[in-house]
Amino acid sequence: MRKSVDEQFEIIKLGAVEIVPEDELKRKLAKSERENRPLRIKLGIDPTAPDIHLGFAVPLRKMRQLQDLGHEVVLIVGDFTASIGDPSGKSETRPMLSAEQIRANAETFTAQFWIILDRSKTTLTFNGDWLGKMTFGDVVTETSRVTVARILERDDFQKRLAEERPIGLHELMYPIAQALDSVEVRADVEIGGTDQKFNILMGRDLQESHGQEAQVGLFMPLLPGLDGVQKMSKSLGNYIGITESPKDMFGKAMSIPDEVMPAYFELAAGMQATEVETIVRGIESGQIHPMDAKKRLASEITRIYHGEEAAQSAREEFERVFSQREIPTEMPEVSIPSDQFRDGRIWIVRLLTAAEMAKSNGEARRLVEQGGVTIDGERISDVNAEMEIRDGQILRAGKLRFARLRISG
RNA sequence: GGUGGGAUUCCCGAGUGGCCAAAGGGAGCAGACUGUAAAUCUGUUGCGGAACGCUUCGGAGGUUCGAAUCCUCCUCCCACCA
Repeated sequence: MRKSVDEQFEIIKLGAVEIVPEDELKRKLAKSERENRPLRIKLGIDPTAPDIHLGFAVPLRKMRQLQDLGHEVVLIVGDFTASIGDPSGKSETRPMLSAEQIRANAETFTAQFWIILDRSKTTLTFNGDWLGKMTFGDVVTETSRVTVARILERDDFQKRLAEERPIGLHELMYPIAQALDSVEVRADVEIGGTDQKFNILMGRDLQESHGQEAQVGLFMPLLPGLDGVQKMSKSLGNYIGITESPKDMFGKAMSIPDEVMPAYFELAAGMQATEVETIVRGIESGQIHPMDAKKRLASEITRIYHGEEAAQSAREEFERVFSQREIPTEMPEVSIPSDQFRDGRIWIVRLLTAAEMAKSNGEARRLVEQGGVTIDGERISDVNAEMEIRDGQILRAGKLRFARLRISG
């Protein structure tokens, strides 16, 4: 049975930072119920990198909630806008991606949507379909609706101006392009991270000047990246991809700083605020060990994307390798060509580069000198060591990199 | 179009003829410690089987015994004026 307007509103509001404006959303919900017409919920994503990460999963999961409430989800893959590059939070112009790159990314992307969203209730669109067909005249008409001062209000642009960094003219077009998407799909609500505020509000302006009802902006919090400081983003590489292996997902989650745990519990694990509160208090009072809390968090995240069993074994594996300092159950095998050997021995530095554990001899030397290299648990500290290797021995560099050695050729 | 400022290693940024493979910070990597791939502390971060050598400071030339540093041209960026 359909939920009441107030119930829906409360569900939608859950976890959101801001709804602009709230009463308009209520009105839209009421109208939707009256007319028995689902709201059109828009979410855009630019395929600038091949993976969807936990940060983007936040608005996606919100989309899913709306879907479950019976609303219509319109996903816009920004194949066109990706070529501009969203200036949001960027202090630099983004390199424009090639068409092939974008297409390739879009493909892996769309496949990943259905991990979270219900495919049967989703409209998938590509904004190149309309933005790419506009004539220069169309563009001039649209840009005439917006003033330069209005665009330059954006804090990213302000900051760049203040820092005397370049701003490409095309970048000023980005908010307009995104806003035109809203016009095109006649969005009732657009979901985005708080960094999308400007773009989404621009959508409201343009819709109105096109004689449409303005969309409501639904802003979700940004998930901090693995560094705990910057937002999780593809370009910063501080992310957990939703298709990563259980082991990596768990491990990466364990590597976040303690301070951002609450944010992860709420945003990445989808835990209720009150429940998070209980954990935070438990940690503060010393009743819950921070590490246990983090293991729980990592398990929960892994479970969402890989299921209970995988989460459990990822946890066991983690404890085996890091808490008990044992070797992992699985590790890559590397084959070392036998022509690398001289008199049955191989120089340790060569072994490391051959196993691709170091990019250069210098790096390999450093690893050895710093005591990070072991073979079958035995530390190798002599840079000049000539090793006699047996098939199946385990080479380890640092805490994380393991390989089983195979001699080939 | 005019005037002035700028481009340095993964990023930021110091360096204005040799003491510069280039300070400092960030980030990464390693070690110690532990509570985890948290935090903290220490070390380390161009390439080469490395005593020594080789390639790097937007690009191309040039001056000099010697250039990131000086000169010429070029490319790109910023500010102000128009």
